[in-house]
Amino acid sequence: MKENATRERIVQAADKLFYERGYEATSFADIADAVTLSRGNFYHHFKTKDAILLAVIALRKANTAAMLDHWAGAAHEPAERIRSFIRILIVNRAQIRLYGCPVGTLCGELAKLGHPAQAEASGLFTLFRDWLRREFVRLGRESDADALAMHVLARSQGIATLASAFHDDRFIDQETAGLSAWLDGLVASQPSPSTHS
Amino acid sequence: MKENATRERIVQAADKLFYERGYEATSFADIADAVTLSRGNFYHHFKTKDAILLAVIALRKANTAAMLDHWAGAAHEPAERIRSFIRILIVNRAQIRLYGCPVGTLCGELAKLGHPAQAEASGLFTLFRDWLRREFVRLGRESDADALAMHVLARSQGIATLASAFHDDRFIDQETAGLSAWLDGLVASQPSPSTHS
DNA sequence: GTCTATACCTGGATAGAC
DNA sequence: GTCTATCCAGGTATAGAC
Repeated sequence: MKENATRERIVQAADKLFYERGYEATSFADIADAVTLSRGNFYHHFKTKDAILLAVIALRKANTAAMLDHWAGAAHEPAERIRSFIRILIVNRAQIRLYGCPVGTLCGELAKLGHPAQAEASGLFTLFRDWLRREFVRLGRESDADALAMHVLARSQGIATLASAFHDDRFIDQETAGLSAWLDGLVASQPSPSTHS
Repeated sequence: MKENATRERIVQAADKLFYERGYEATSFADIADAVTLSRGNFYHHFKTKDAILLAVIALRKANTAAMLDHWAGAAHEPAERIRSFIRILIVNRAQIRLYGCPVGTLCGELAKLGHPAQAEASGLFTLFRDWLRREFVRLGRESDADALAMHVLARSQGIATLASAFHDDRFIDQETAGLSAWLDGLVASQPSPSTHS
């Protein structure tokens, strides 16, 4: 049990550091320091750095799935659920301003490294994509639900990238408002959205 | 003169490597190998890695300015010029699919590293932003020209990020079409666009 | 202006005592 | 399960011969 607790502390510290500094720029020593653990002991829990990365991605997937479930529980209407997604940009604006989107920046870094965990990381996007697609289907957009989901994902990624590049979080409010308005227009144009879950 | 030629070859090789592998992941040895130069000789041209980064950013700025001038020369109508910007996503789709946008990914990496050249790098975005803003002003959108410029930039960044994460360039065609349609709608809603340059 | 050689450091990873 | 000590590869940077 104690073993699991230490392992979890390592993964959480790595999650934070990978987000704030990037995967490659984070050393074993950095993570070990963050959880006040010796470098040697570290290898008792994780053999390689790649193993830590996979554990971090798994943690993020679990957290993401829980968040999506929470949103679905908090709102029944598909448009309101999609708005929950858009709102994460605002809720996390302080972090995004500094480090961008955790998913987008990780995927970008792994792509350049040619890292084998690329597919695992983009699976994080897939969680959001599939969830959004389902809500667009419920909105009555069966035919283009996936394209709409990707559109929302892309817009949010662009917002995060520019907010970080310009260190400007007022821009986040501006653009999320535009994205919300786009969604309103979409809903208004739908004659009779299906409301069954 | 020979000195300048070697220097330029170094900067061009670094430009390519920083894009494809990232700044931190690219070593002096990588760049030296690419231009078949000894490591020692390398320092005759650049004292530090940061100096190379600044030279690469300066090169990109010059190339960007030349490209923007070219677009302005090739089309007079503001909407057509803005479409030239949107088209780079399609023209460079093979690269974007693999490595994302050179500007967005560099800014993202430098932000996480807390690198002093962050402002220099985001200046690349500013070149596009100011150029687009001017074209939106010419379209008659003085009041929100900057917001529109940032909107176009954000959309294109999102497209690049997701195309890279999913290694999907069909998505680029899909989303750029949507962005072009948005621009068409904007132009159509303008009663009398100013056409003086 | 170009090379070789090398100093110095950091980071990933292992061995083995406690 | 935790620690210290250590190895080795690779990266930045310098010195100095040619």
